[in-house]
Parts: sequence; C-alpha cells; structure tokens
Amino acid sequence: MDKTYQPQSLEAHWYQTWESRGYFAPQGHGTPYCIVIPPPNVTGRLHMGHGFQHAIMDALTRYHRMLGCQTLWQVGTDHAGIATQMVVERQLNAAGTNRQAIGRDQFVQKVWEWKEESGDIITQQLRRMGSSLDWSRERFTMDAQLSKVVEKVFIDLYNEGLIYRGNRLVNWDPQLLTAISDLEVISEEETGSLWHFRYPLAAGAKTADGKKYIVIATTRPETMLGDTAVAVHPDDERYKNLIGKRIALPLCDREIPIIADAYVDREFGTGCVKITPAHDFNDYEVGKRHDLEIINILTNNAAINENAPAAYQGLDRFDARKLITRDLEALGLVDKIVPHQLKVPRGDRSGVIIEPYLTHQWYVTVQSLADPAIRAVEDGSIEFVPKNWENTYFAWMRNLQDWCISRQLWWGHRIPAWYAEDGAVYVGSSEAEVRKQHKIPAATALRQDEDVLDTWFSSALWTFSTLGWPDDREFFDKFHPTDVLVTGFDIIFFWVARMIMMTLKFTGEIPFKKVYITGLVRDEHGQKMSKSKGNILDPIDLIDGITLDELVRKRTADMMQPQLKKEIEKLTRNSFPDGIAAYGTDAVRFTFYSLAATGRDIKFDLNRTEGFRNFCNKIWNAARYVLMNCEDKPAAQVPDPQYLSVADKWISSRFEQVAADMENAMANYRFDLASQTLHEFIWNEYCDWYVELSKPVLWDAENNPAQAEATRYVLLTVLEKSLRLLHPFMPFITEEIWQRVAPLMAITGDSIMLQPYPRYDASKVDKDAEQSIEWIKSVIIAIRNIRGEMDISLGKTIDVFLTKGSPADRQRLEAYRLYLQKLAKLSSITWLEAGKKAPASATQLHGDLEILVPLAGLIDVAAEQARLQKEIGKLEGALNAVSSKLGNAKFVDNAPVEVVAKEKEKQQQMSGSIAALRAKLEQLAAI
RNA sequence: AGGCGCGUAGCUCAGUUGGUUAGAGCGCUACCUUGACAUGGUAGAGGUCACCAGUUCGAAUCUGGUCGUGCCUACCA
Repeated sequence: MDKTYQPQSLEAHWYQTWESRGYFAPQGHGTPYCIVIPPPNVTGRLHMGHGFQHAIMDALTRYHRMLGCQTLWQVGTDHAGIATQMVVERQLNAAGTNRQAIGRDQFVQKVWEWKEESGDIITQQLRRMGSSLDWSRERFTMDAQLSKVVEKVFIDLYNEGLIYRGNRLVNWDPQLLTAISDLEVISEEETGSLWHFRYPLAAGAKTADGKKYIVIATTRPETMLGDTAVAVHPDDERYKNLIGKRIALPLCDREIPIIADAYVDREFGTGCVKITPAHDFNDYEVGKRHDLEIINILTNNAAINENAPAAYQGLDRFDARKLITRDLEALGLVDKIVPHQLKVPRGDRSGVIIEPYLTHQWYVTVQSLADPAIRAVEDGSIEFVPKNWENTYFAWMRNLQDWCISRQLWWGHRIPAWYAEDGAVYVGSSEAEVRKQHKIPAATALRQDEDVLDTWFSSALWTFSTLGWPDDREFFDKFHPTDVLVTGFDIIFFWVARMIMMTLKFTGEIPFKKVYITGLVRDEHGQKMSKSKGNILDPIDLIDGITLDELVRKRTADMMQPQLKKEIEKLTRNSFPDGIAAYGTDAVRFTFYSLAATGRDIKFDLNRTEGFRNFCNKIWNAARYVLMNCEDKPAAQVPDPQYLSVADKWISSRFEQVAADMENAMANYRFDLASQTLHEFIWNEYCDWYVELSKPVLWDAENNPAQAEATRYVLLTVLEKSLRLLHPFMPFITEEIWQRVAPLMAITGDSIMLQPYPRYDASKVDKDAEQSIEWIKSVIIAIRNIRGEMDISLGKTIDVFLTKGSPADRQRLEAYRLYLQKLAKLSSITWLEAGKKAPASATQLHGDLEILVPLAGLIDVAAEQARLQKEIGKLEGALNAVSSKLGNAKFVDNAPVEVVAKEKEKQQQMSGSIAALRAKLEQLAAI
C-alpha cells in the first residue's frame, strides 16, 4: 500500500467495476426503497448543489441497499427547454445563422445533436461522485414513453376542462420571445427613476386648485403610449370633481377618461395613476373592471409597434422612453424626475427586463389539483424534513395562480392541439386521431399549435413516468410511491408542489413519502454561487484539483457580462492563490455530509474538505497498520474470549454504540451527525487509542501469542465493520481497503456495497471495559499533561507513582501496567502505600487517585506551583457555582433528587481535589 | 408589507424533551520525525452562548421585546 491515500488511482476502477457488474440495479427480495433523481439538465454540468444533493441521495441509497432493501435510485435527465434552446441558438449565432433561418425541423435536429454530444457530460459527472444510480433504467423527459405520458396527461386534463387556452397578460421575455411563468421571473430592487408627467385636462376642465393638468407618476414612461385611462381614488377630495372628465393624452392623438378605482393608493406619488391595461398586471385588472380599451404598443421583442404614433414606431422600448421623455420635456409636461427604488422583473434565464404582454397561452387550472395536494401534507402522508418547510408549501398552495404551461420555444413537448381555419381547437394525440374523433374531412386544413410545454410540466410527472406508468407497471407497482425526494427549497414551488398535484391526480398515489429539503450551497463568504458573481465551484474540480489559471479561465468563459471578467479574476486569485488541490471524491462527499445540518445556508469551506482528505489518509494508514500486522497470517478466527484484552472489549463495545448512533442519525436525515460520529470514532477512538493500545500486545506477540491473535482479530473486525459503517458516505476508499481486509477474515463477498450494514448488537456492549479504558486514558492523559506542561520530551522515559486511590485503582494499575508504561513512556510506575511519604512531585488527580511525577531534576518547582495554582483556580470557580446552588434552599427543595445528589457529589469531589492540590502546593513550598 | 430562518471560540458549525466545568473541525501557540500516518503525534490557549426583560430552584436551550443579518412571498404606479 502507498504511504498516503491516492484517490485518483482507484475511483474510476471501482465505479466501473460496480456499474459493469450491475450492482446498482435493485436486487434481492427486501422491502423496496426508491429515490428518483431530480432530473438535471441533460446538457448541463454538475454544480455544488447537485454535488451536495447527490451525495445525500447516494448515502441513503447505499445505506438502504446494505440494509437489505431492494433499492432503486432512478436516474434520468430533463430537456431543460429554455436553457438548452438558448445554448444551441448561441451556437447558431456564432456560426452566423439563427433558428428562424434554418427552420424548426432542422433546429430541433440540431438540439438533438447537441444533446447527444454533450448529454453524457452530466452523467459522467454523476458517476465521478460515486452515485450508485441504476443506469440501466436511465430516462430522459423527451423519451418516447415519457412523451407519451406527457401527451396523455395534457389530453386528459383538457378533456376534464382543467387545461384551457386563454388570452391574457403573461410574463414575456422579449429576448427569448416566450412566455415564462411567474416563478421564472426574478424581481430585484434596482435604482431607477420616477417620472412625473403633466397630463392636460381636456375640454377646459380644471383641478380643485385650478390647474389645467394633473400629474401622474410612472416608472415606465414608454407605456404612456398605451394609456387608456387615468385613475384616482374614489374618495380622494383632490380629484373627486374630475372623475368622468377626460384627459388629452400627450404625444397621442387621443382622449382618455379619468376613472375612480379603489386600487389607487392616495398616499403614493400624486394619487393619480395612468392605466395601461396591455402592459401592467394591475392595470389589466382595472381595465377589465372599467371596460377600458386595451392597446398593445409593443412588438414581441419589445419595440414600439404600429399602434403607437408614427414617431415612435420601431424604436426599442428604452430608446422610446428617452425620446418620449424628451418630447414631453419640450412640451413642458415634465413635472419632475426623481430617483426611485423599484423592483425590476427580469427573466431568470435571459436576465432581460420582462414585459407584461398580451398573448394566447395554455393554462392549467390548479385549484382542484391543489386541494388533495394540500391534504396529503396536512394529514402527514407526505412529510417535509425539516418540518417547517411545510409552511412554505402551504402558503404557496393556498394562493395559487393558474399555471401557464405553454412556451414559445421549439425544443420541448409540442402541444397536442390543432386549429382549424375557423379558429376551432381540437386536442388529441395526433392530427389523424383528431380528424377521426371529430370527423374532420381531409379538405379542412388543420394546423398544430406551434408552442411547446413548460419543462416543469413533464418534470411534474417524473416519479411515475420514469417507473413505467401507465402501461409497464412492474416497477411502478413495486417502487411507487417513492420513499424520499431530496431537493433544494428553491424548487418547492416549481417542482415539488406540482409533482404532488399531478401524481395524486393521475396515479391516485403520493409521489414520495418524505421531502428532504437541503440548504443552498454558498461560497465561503456566504454568497450564492452564480456565474455572474464568478464564484462557482465545480465539484469535479475539488475531486481532481485545478490550477489557478484554469479556474480563472473556467469562471470567466462564456460570460453574459464580459466587463465582470477582471473582478472575477481578482476574486478568484484572492480566494485560491494556489488553485485547488485534488481532494478525491470521498473527501468532497464527506464535506457535504458534515455541512448537511438543518440550516438553509451551507457555506462551503474548502478547509473542511482538506480536513476530510486528511481523514481519508488517516483511515488509509490505520488500515496499513492493521494489514501489516495481519497479512501473511492465517485467516482470523473468532478468539477465545479469555484472550480478549480490555482494549479489545472496549473498542468492540464502543463500536456498537456508534452503530446505534448511526441508525439514529440516518433515521433523522442528520448527515452532519452521522459524519461527525464516524469521524470521531475512527480517528479519536480507533486510531488514537485502540491502535495504540494494540501495539504493546502485538509487539509482545512472542510471549503471548493467543492475546496477540485475539487483538489482530479485533483490529480486523472493527476495521472491517467500520468500513461498512462508513461505506455509504465514502464509497471508494472503503471498497479499496475492504477488498484487502475481507480475505484476511475469510469474507467471500464481491463488494463492500453488497455487504450488510452493521446494526447495533447489545451483546457486545461491555460497560466494565469502557470504564476501565476511561481509567487508563485518564491516567495516561494526566501524565502526558504533566509532560506537556513541564516540557518533558517524549523521548525521555520517566518514573511515576500512584497513591491515595481506591483498591480498584490499585487493581487496575496491576492489570493495565503495560498500557500505562508504553503509552505514557514510563520507565516505572509504582503504587505508593497510603502512609508512605511521596517524593516531591508534579501532581495530577483522577478522583481521589493522585498521579505523581517526581521532580527529580526534570521539573521546575515554580512551574509546577503555577500549574497547581491554575488548576486550583479553575476548580474553585466551579466549586463556587456548585456550592451556591446547593446553598439555595429552593434548589434543594425543588430540583429532582438525582440532580441535587449529582451536585453534592460534584461539590465533594471538587473540594477534595482542591484540598489535595493545596497540600501539594504546601509540600512544594517546603522544599 | 407579510412569512421564514439565523446570530455559540479567529473561521465553518454541533449542542435532540431546560440541570455538562458549553463541544467538534480548521486556524493559532509550544514541543516532537517514536517501528500506520508530518495529509502526523502530544499538550495548550481561546467563548459574559448578539442584547434586554421575563418564566423557573436552575436558561445557550422556553416566552416577549430590541438590534444585526439572510432568504422567500406579495407589491406602490
């Protein structure tokens, strides 16, 4: 074995072995356990969120597989409509063409080509993470079978009247030229202006204070071209007299009415609101209430259209804004322009400002779907972990808007609807089907809807469409409902809620029993990771390492805003002056587990990854030690219990407690506690103590072969069981070591991943052994403490005396003398009878037991006095607290007896210690 | 404006129904290349648990408030 752990050399090998042998597919006859992967974008790349969530899903999957469940982690990808189409369009643009030029069929063909070309990047990355996904069942949202389900669901919902086509305002992305759902609009506060314009009153009307105009305020001046009213509050005394009068809309040859509507906030601005029903959601509602004209003044790419005055036609919306402001200025109609903070809606993909835009779109009526979905969570059929996310779910579900499912894209599931010349709509699985069903003669032309469905529409069907519903029900019947969905809170609305609604509607089953909501992975400063911030990390780069230059190049490639490059480069060079080291998959995964606490932010700290890389190395070397001592010997046999040392019994006992803790942590999705438990046990108990305690036994093998044999057996078994305990979290290193350890124990299995997970076994618990080892550790630590504080090098062996302890202490000294001598580097350790005079010494206490290291030229008296003083000070502080507690009659009367007893014992213990230490001080002073 | 979360060691975080001398990892200090491991070992320093008030015999933990901070939802043109 190498002296240090080298993950690179073995990860690919083991993954390939597992996959090619079919270990990831469900097997056996245990209870089915299923997780479906939240489908990543087929042409996307792994980010830290994926890394985190997949680490968790894999731990759950491997854990249940080892528990003997028939385990399926269903894999697949989604087609990511907008994102993928954008990428291919950019490629076309770079090649000097565009999708319109090549036409729909050829464009879709190009996307498929791109999918084939790049689609395995993400799946290869999933493999690098060690994910035990069943690749034989890989699915894609645009597969024929899944598409069929999408079509069926659409048609069924339509036939039930739950899908309809409506002409309404939608969020329009003028760059991508498609509607997007309100969830895909990100509104952020930006600094803009509030323009105050004077709108002249028509027909000589005047305001209450005699002005010939009223002042309206707007954040989007260009929309004034589409104004069809000005609204005031019905009870606003300032304008009451103007209600019903008219305004001569400037720049437009048009008069518009002044209307009263309670929607107006009298406090804001001037209390007069321009109403543009075609370009504002609130105004649209006002317009409906007052039966106002709706004038659309924008083209689909947000230029001014032919409904506006000729002077502005063809101008981009922001050029029009400038020109309109200038023209109004020239007319003396600009009252003022003030800086204004406003929420600007931007498309989450394109980043451009979204326009409310009047179009025909398809909608799902969600209310009737929502009710059962709410109930499923209310009655506990579906549980969120942590539970408080249920509130978020309820809040959204109880205030649902109809879901706009059509997208003006070419990449996706085409809407199965056909239009006749007369505008009639027919929905069906194909044109032929539609003709047949509605008896439409061939002479009547039918045209299929140009649009495709929102990607989330197909994702909402994911748990049952991937499992073969409705026709091929073997897997569906076995694995649905799935056990747990692991995902981030940012898509509770997008995906989780819609999945619950659709799955209940169509299968009558919930899609999953639990929803484990993970935090969001942030950078080391708590910033959200994003391309534009330039702080993204690729989990693969943590696994393989990356040079600084390469990292900078990656972070600044394909920027939407190239001007940020310099800043990002600086930040990156600052954060990673030496690039990133190769930590290996196991260390990266373990970092994720350690951070998977209940909070909603996960600040990713590479220092922790480094710590876990070291942990891997620690495990590696512990295994090296065990193997060096056990190889070339006959396979370990269960030893006769009489040869087991106290250390052997202790570590076996401790292991059982750890197994119990693991079960508890996994049941509660506390991967942080699980990782901590494993780290603590393996490093601080097995390596630091058990391995050290085994050395005196193994080094003395010639004199006590049976004991040495027993210790080898325990070294091996606890290592082997610990590897199994650890395997769901660190699959690679555990497999590599296990393959070497298993033969020494005559274990015949092919892979650790198919071995049983260790369960708590009460018969191995040995409290006496645990207490004895605690005693041994305490005495050794006491001596080491004196060494450390007194600067006595470990190279120097010393003499130690024990005195004033109980008969049990004395027995232990005799029984465990060897351990004490070796681990504390003692030349002798002697029990001093109570009456006998001790030499001047440095002293440590363990209960009543005094541990004495004679000064004998080693120790400076003053230093020991200072050390004792410090110790006494500490104890006195603690004693004061305890004594005042016990002096309080209310405490003694009210607290449970066992608490009071405990405090009394502490008090006695501490005052005893203080007295003993004082005596030592006096003794030293007398020298 | 509502809702949710967070504030514990220099940093990243645990602390399960109120009772520990408040913990871990990293970092820091000192010493140590000893036969698994310097990606290591041993010892140590470091916290008024944001603040205030309350409940209680007892609060990091429960209640109310304040301050700071982050996110989500809805929005004022």
